[in-house]
Amino acid sequence: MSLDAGAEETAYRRPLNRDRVLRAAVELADGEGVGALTMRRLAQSLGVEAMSLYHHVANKEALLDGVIEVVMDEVNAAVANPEEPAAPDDWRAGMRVRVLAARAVMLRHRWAPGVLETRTAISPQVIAYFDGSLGIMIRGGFSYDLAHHAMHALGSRALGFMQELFEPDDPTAADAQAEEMMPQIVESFPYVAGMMAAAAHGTDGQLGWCDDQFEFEFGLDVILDGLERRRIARADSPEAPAPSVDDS
Amino acid sequence: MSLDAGAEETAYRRPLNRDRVLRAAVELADGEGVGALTMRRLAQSLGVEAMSLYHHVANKEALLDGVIEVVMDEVNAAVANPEEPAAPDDWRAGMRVRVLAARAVMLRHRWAPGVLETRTAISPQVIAYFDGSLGIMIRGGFSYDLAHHAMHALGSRALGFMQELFEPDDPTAADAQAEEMMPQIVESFPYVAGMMAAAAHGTDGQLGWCDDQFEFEFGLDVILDGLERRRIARADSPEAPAPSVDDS
DNA sequence: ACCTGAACACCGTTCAAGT
DNA sequence: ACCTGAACACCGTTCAAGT
Repeated sequence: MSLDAGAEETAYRRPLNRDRVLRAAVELADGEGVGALTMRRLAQSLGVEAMSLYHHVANKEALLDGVIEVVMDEVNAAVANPEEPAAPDDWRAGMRVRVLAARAVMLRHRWAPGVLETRTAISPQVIAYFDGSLGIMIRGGFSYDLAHHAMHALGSRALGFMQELFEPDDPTAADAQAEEMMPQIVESFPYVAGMMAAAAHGTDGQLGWCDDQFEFEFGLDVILDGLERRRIARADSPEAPAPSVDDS
Repeated sequence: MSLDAGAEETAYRRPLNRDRVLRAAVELADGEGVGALTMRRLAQSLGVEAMSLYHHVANKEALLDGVIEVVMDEVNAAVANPEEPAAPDDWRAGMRVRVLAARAVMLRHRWAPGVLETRTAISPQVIAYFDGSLGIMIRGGFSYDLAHHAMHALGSRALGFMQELFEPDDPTAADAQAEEMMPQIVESFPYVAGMMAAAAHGTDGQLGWCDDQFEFEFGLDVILDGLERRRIARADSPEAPAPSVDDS
């Protein structure tokens, strides 16, 4: 009602900056999904016009680069102090806790992997993360060449996620679809039918039997084992410590 | 000029159907990228109005489901007759040729993996592909349980692709970016710097040293090896043939 | 320096209307 | 049964204008 009323909406408001924009963007994506992360809706959540955002990020792509920066900062903080640190020469245990710590962050921002995979430029935060992973392997007796291949072999798993094919957004709808397809599966796809029958023991018999965390760790261990065999086979790092091949 | 002139544009034109729509969509994505695959532009390429498409596909999502069907038909045709068939009990060789055949198709449709990963429902074509993969493993001595885990461990690699983090659309721009970051990398990220230095031998010293095909096969073999060890370790399939552990 | 309103060139999609 | 035109509710972004 007074002159101050209008001022409260502008002068009293904290000024916008890149950091506030990015934090609001992460919050919006966490709360309402990446689909809701539009310039207009983000501006709205900040009580500002869409065009104001362009003073702090160059465009939508730069905004997405920025939210990945925020998430990767979180990942790097999480892996800096693992709950159970591994022995310095036990590269497998070191990689395992590192990857699973990164995974925990990604599970808090389930939209992040999808955005990360659309990034076209590599950020310092991601390089920092990779540097830590490489360090674990090099100190564990890898050649730089093998460590390089190892990072490719791990792929996005190195960052704690795996793009699952056909991740149903509605599990019950997916179950219904599986139910509907069952006759065709039994008739035409014997191995899939057999696998589903075998997997149904102890579960409710529906398709949604996969334990994502178990499958992630299984795949991770398969790769780490395969890499360990190659590390030993090559032995192109003379000062490498004696390998400890006990499965954890 | 005559009455027939107008007729040529409508009556003489082959009628639209789902198949023609999907084929045109694949062609458009191949030629101009998925970004160009909009209802309006697809209609234009068919000489028709955008709204006409809705008589043959329910909506954009159904269109994307459809183009994946087309691509997966191609994959299934490619893996049906591999160039060098493996011995029936050599599951590793069988999976290897299968995956690499699928990969050849994906390389012809580089946009397909990205679309595939956004699908929410699983199609019969994909089930058919997985059934073939499972068959190779089951006949090779896998339990259904292990075969299930194996498919998860392979992930999208089972279909011949791997979502690389930071796939530069413009390699020379990526090199320029790497060049620019080099001082910071050398100062702050010793292992990345070491890896780049080691990798620069024999190459032009730029970042773009990765041989995608080599890295794909390396990662694939790492996983297949790790799976073979688990197949032997479990040995929960009594009639399993004697394992052949020679590295190919 | 920072923010705004109107406008532009795109999307996917609905609806009533044509043949 | 199949196709169309106009319209609606969204996008990201440009530009000239405000303070």
